[in-house]
Amino acid sequence: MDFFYFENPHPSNSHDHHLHNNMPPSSPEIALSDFLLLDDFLHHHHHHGDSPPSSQSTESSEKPTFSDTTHGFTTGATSKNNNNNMQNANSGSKARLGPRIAFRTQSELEIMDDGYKWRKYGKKSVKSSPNLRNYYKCSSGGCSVKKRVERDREDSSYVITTYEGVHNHQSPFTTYYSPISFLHSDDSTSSK
DNA sequence: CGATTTTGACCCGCGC
DNA sequence: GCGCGGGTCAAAATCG
Repeated sequence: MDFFYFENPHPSNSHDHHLHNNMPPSSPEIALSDFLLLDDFLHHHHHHGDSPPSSQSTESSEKPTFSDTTHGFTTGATSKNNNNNMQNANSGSKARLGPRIAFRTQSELEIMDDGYKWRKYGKKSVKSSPNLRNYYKCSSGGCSVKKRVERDREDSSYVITTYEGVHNHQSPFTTYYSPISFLHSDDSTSSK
C-alpha cells in the first residue's frame, strides 16, 4: 500500500448529538476521526532512509511541489468529440492530478462544506458495497481538483472523502486578513 | 435563465 | 478480444 495512515485521537470529540438541521454549514462540528494520505504522486520516491510522516498535520498546510501544468483538462472545450479525447493525461499516461488525501469522518451528512464549490459529475456504486460513490469536481475554471465521497462500507455512519489535486485558487470563503485591513476597515467583500 | 444534479451510456485499463 | 470494475461525459431535468 502506498498510503500512510494517521490516527488523530481528536481529544475534543465530545460533541453532542444535537442534530442540526441542514443549515448552511459555516463551521462544521464534525469529529474528524482519521486521516489518510494516499500519495501515489511521488510514490516512486525511494524509501531510502524513509522518515515517518513529519508532524505536518493539517489541512491547508499541505503544499506539495506539484505544478498544475497538467492543465490538460480542456475546460469545457471539445464537448463534441466524445470519442477518445477523454481527459487527456498529457504524455499519454494516466498521470494523477496530484496528491490524494482521504478523510474519514463520522457524519450523517455527506455534504460537508469545505469552502469550495463542487459540481457533481458522477455517481457509481462500487462492488461489494451497498453505498454509492459520488464524484465531484471543483467548479472554478481551470481548477481540476476532484473529490470523491462515499460512505464507509463497514460503518455507514462514516464518510470517506478523498481529495485529489491542489486548488489553484483560494477558497471563496477564505477570509484571510492582514493586520492592515483592520486599520483601513474597508469593505472586504471584494471576492476577486 | 444559468448553474448544478441526475442518470445512463461510454471509455479505459486490466485480467483472463 | 471480452467482460468487469471504476471513472467520466453529457443531455435532460431540476433548482434558485
